[in-house]
Amino acid sequence: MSETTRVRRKRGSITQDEIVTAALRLTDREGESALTFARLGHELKASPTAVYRHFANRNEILRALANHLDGISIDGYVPTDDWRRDLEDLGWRAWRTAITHPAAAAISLSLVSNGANELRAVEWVLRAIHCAGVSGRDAVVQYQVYTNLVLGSAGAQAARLSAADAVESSEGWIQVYAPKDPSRYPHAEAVKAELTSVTYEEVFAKQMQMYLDALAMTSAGRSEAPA
Amino acid sequence: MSETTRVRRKRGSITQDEIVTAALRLTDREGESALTFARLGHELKASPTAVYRHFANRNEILRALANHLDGISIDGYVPTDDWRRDLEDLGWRAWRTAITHPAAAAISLSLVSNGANELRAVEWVLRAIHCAGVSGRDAVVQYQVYTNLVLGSAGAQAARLSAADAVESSEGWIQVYAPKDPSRYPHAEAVKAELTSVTYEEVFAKQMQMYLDALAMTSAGRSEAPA
DNA sequence: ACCTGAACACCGTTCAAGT
DNA sequence: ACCTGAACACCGTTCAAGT
Repeated sequence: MSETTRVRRKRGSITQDEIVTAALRLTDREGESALTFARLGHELKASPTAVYRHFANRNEILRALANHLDGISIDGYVPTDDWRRDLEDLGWRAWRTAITHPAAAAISLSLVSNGANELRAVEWVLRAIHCAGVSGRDAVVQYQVYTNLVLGSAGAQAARLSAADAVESSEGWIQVYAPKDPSRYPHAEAVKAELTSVTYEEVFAKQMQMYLDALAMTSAGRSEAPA
Repeated sequence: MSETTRVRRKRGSITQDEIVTAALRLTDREGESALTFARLGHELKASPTAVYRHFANRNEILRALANHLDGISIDGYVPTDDWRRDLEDLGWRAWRTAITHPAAAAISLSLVSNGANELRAVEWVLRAIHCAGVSGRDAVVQYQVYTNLVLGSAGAQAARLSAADAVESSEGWIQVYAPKDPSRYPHAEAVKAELTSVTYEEVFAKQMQMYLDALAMTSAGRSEAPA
């Protein structure tokens, strides 16, 4: 923490890419709440307001961050002939990105970025669905179902991890709705013991398999057999 | 807009319930960003800081709001012998609440409220899953899958509607991806025409049916036949 | 015991002024 | 053309003072 000799940054020295990279570094290190113009400016060694030359507002930064995460997810992905493997692969890529960058994913994953990487991912999902023998209107519906599933699960997991990083969980305050009467909730009670042994990753795996099974049924008889 | 004669509110005249109700009114009327202490205080005809006597912080208000929405969803629900009908019913109840109160749902639905209504909903979902012939560890996993699906879809829809209320852009359906090089995205291009004819409600319906089919398969042979 | 007003340390955003 | 500093209208939260 030495005193920094603040130099004026040359014009054109700040790019959208540099800002997004700084935003990811910031959120990875210090969580969701660290993504402010002030701290972004400090991270870039520039004035907070300089960012406004490159993004219209905070939401545009979030959308660019979403697209950046999409890029991390699909980096190195190559489509194959096996639609089932492809959809599973793409899903786990999103999951891994979400748990690697939970804070960034939590604040940006639910946004439609309209970015190039998102478009690429959309294309690949539609390709896999086409390979599964679903086309036209049904393909659009299946694309949406798949996206809901993957982004919903990965986003929820990111939110959980990000929240766990951030809060100390406020004890000492009135737990208004305590489980006062466990006998009224027999099924919840019966299953209580198993709760700790189930992981969200396992749930995601199961959810993915159920979806892929159902999709295979939808296109039953038409799906091309793997070589 | 006459000048109000501000009277000091009597002690004990503000309750958690009144605050949550005011919060819902506020977000329904003016969107997500309206949920501030200042406007909450104004809505309650009280000082903004009075709310702190009843909630530790803003997040606790959001959790109470989530529980309130849970209450709206399950109001009047009665479990039946038909697990499939029950899970479908509970899912659509959540969906309807989300589209009726999009702003409130968008900011609170992803939170675990730990409230009484949430606990009741959990119990009923577990009950239905039990009726479907799934128990123990598998029941916990299936509960999570179902919750992921319903809250993910309803929450995403709420966020879309809430954002659409706030900004002017975005037509009914999928955002137009910058079509700079359509030939590189043949599957997206091929399916473009169908986009406008598919609604998110239809996607949710499909997703629900796929899940229920898959769950029925999981418990195949063991499910009790409806009378 | 509960409600209020002033104060604090932040926010996103705007804009005239620098270089 | 791009970066900066000051200013504006807000935030959530704290706390001593009222009743």
